[in-house]
Amino acid sequence: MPVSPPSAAGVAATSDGLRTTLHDRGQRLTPQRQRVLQLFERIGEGSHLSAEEVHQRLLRSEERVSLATVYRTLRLLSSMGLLQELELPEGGRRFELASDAHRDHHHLVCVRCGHTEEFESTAVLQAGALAAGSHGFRLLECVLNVRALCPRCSAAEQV
Amino acid sequence: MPVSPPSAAGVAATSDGLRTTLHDRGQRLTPQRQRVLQLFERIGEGSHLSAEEVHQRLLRSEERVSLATVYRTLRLLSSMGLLQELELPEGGRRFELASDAHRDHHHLVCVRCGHTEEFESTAVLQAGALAAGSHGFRLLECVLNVRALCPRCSAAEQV
DNA sequence: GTCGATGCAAAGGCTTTGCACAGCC
DNA sequence: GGCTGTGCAAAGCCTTTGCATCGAC
Repeated sequence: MPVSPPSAAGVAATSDGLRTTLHDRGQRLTPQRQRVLQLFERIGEGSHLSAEEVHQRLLRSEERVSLATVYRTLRLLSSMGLLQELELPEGGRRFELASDAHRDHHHLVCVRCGHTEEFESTAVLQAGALAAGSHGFRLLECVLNVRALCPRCSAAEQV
Repeated sequence: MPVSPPSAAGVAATSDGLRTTLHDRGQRLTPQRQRVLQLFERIGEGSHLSAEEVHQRLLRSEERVSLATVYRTLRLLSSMGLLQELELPEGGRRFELASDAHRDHHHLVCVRCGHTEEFESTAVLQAGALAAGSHGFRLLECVLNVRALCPRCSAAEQV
């Protein structure tokens, strides 16, 4: 079974929970860290942002955070399990809100235009758990990336 | 060293096949391109190399290819379907020999030490095909990444 | 001989880091 | 008040690109 960081997301997402979680690590709750996390909460679970996009969006909402701090914060929140990094090489490193519902999500990516659909599949999770178990690994996360052509690009490819 | 199976990769992997495939695209067979592809054939299917590693290995075997050309060649061979890029964010971009046996392979990665096991699962492939079909996508490839802790690192984490 | 490919070095993204200052606890 | 975090700018990867030359066909 997956090692459930005991609903780290749900707990720490509140300012108090985040503060506590940080203090346990000898770290501090700063406005910048709150802004980054709140941005991800605001846009919802399915959205994938790059560091640059986080920076831009915070600028637009007049919550300036330097790009360096955005990078530092993304790394921090990921290491705390509040955010998770996507595994799509197309388009660079991206982050999304980690939640139990999205811990084991799957992506259907168009390799031509980059359009992404998300889906879930218990069959995949079972297969992942099985593989981990049979090698003695402790499962953390299970991500299926289906590389494909979306309907529009599929039509355009017909040569 | 393993003999290539009769597949798309297997055909083009021979010098003649590669030459023909290149000529169809108005491109040329050069010693550099042969060296890169032969390196991947030499090390076998399961091995993942970064551009820098390809460059270093070719240097060691006295088959000098400039790093820029290594990058260009990796991109070319990938676009031809002879190599494929891995999707593991840990450790940067890596390439491996593409073959039918490995087209839809899955990785079990230890997030702590980087140790990787490969496995296959028809259940995963079916789930991927199902997801692609239900969204009208044309499936290209299906890669499951299971992030986990290997037995050794799992034990070490208990501390 | 042509035109694509190579090597080199320089430029380009993206990400991290050193340092002085700010501000959380 | 001490010590962590921030902002800025500089430095560091990794990768791509411009250009003169080379060489496959």
